[in-house]
Amino acid sequence: MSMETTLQNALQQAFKELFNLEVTEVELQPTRKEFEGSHTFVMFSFLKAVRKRPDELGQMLGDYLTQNTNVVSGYNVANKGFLNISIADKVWIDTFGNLAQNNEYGKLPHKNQKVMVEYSSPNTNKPLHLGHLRNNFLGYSVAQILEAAGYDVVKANLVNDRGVHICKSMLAYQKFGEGETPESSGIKGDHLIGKYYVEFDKQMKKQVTPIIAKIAKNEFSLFTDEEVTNIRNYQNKIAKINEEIRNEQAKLPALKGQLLASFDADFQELFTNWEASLTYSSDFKKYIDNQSFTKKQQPLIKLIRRIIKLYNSIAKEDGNIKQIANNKTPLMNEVVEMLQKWEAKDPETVALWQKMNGWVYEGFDATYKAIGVDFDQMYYESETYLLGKDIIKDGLDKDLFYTKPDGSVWAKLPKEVSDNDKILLRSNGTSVYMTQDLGTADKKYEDHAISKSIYVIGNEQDYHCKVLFQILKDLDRPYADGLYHLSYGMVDLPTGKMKSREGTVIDADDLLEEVKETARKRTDDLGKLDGMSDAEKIEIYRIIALGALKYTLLRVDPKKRMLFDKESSVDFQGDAGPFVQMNYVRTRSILRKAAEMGISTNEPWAVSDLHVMEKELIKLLLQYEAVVEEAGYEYNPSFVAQYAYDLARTYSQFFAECPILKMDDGSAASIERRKFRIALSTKTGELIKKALGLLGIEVPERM
RNA sequence: GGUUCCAUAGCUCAACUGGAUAGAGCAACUGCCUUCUAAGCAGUAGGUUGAUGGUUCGAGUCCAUCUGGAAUCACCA
Repeated sequence: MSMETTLQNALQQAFKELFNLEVTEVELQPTRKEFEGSHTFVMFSFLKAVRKRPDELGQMLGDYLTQNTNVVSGYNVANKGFLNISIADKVWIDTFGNLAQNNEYGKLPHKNQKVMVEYSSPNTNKPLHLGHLRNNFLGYSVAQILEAAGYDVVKANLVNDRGVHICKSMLAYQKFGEGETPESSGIKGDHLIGKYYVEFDKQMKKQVTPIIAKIAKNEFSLFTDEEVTNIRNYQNKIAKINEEIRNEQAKLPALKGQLLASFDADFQELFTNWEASLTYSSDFKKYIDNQSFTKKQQPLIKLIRRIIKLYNSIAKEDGNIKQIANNKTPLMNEVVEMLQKWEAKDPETVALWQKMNGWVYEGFDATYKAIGVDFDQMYYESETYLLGKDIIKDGLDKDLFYTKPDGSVWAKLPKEVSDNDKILLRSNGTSVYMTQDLGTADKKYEDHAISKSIYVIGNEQDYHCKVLFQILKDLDRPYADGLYHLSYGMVDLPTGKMKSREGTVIDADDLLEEVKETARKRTDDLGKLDGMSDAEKIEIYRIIALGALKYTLLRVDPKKRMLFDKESSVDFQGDAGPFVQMNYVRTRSILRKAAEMGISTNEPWAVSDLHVMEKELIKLLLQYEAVVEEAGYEYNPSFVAQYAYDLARTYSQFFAECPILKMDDGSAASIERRKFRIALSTKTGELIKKALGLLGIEVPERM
């Protein structure tokens, strides 16, 4: 029985014997550092029931624990309600003794449940970027954690290898590629395809300009009636916004005259530039966001913000119009044609598609290998996009779906989920993304009989997943209750959101190379790898670089959006991957040195008291399984990252304060202490390695 | 406009689900390498948890309103 359950049971017993009170749940929390003790029982909620003052109840419970258990060595009552309990050193030592011999520690009992983690799920029209890295690291880590928590895990990847976006790259390649290949160009396959995707966008922009000009002149001959109404709607919105802008701008001169002088020179310059052009200015906006202002200055700031926001809204509406115009370009027509050919299995189109996808897969495989993630099951949308049509019939039979007069099929959705029903079959009989996902969900279950299915998808698809899960639930799918959307936040850059069109995307391959280079420089500066072969060194740079990168992306709560600054985010110091790795390396170094000195590293010890840092270490070591369980339950690797860091930091303090090998002063006690500390180091190293392993981070033997 | 999420130290993030004096790292400043790896250790400084009310023994956490930010709401994928 663990210390914790011993205490909990004893406390329940105490309430029963002393007050005849049945207490169902006793929660203990770690004692804060500034107080004596390790476990704290919060008594507030029980004070009324037993009609005691905190110090009285504390004393009664404390005495009871001391007398009726053999683990408690003392207690104190603090801040009128906190009972801090101290555990005897001997108990800590014995518990660690058991732990040290348990090689299975950290592997939780088998749960006999199969769970699928779908992650990565890339498009085959451009290379992986920073956002994908967060996804991949998260998915892989969650899979490792669930496995440690006792599940059977299937790692799945659903590749989006068909559709309009793929045809864009294909068409551009066909037109401008001149037979270029990854071999002939020396460009990695996925990057080569990405190049043509960008090229398509460029060419289409050229074609769309005259169409936009026509719209501006109210020439609508190209468009259907419906499109014209939509465009008119957008134009009306823009007109309204413009009017608002005029209203707001009218207030500008007065405020400016009153307040501008109170701002610093930088601001005044930016303001003047902005006022002269009066458009959306991301520079100015960023400056304002990062600056603090006095209460007096706020009115002007608020007005500026308002105007900038309005310009931003115009840009959005403009984008909508552009979207419609895009579809009228000759290039887009060709794309649609190509997609139809592909769906009709036209040999030439399919051959091109296969060739280009092949290049992308080679590229992806290289990246996956480089970042250390893998999959047990690949799904391809080209094979799954027709799935889900059987479900339509099922839904119609169950009266969950209905058909509109034009032939389109819709799913009814409850008000809590969505105000609108969801279309599943277009009036022309083709299916949409949702239909396909429904079918794929069935397929996953048929293939693997999974009881849980985790979708690692960005939070911009919250709505999509909510609707998907609701429909599956309504359809009474047996796996419906096990569906979970692991919704993670976007990765922001200091310059704002990543946008491929503005060239602000951080490419995964490039980033990895840069981090490796940083790792190389730092490592070489420290000079600890002198005398190793180049191959050995490169391997260590790789491990450190990936450790740094994965740790920065995983230490943050997945649900939250996070900021990634290339210059400063990938830390090597402090709360960072390499710091944790370094402490593993220290434990290994201790063992190596011990062997050199001819000291056996695997012997029983006899110590009877503990140094503070020894006790802190043992406390942490005992928490590992609970952390795995919790991280698995919440699908949250950041708990593991936090734990790994705590363990490393505690070891680092222990390492600085407590001599290990130098312990020996010839006395028997010192030799026992040395054996004990070596065992502590060994176990700590083991658990650091395991914890980092759950994050997909490797450890070097030296660094 | 509707819905959902977010706001904590100069910066990046925590806070065991309502508990004690809100904690780490980075950046700044002070010490510590002739002894087990200094990518380190010890210390100083840094906070009206966006604002205002409320709920109670107790609120960063729950509720209401406001301010600011993000995502989403397609016969796109």
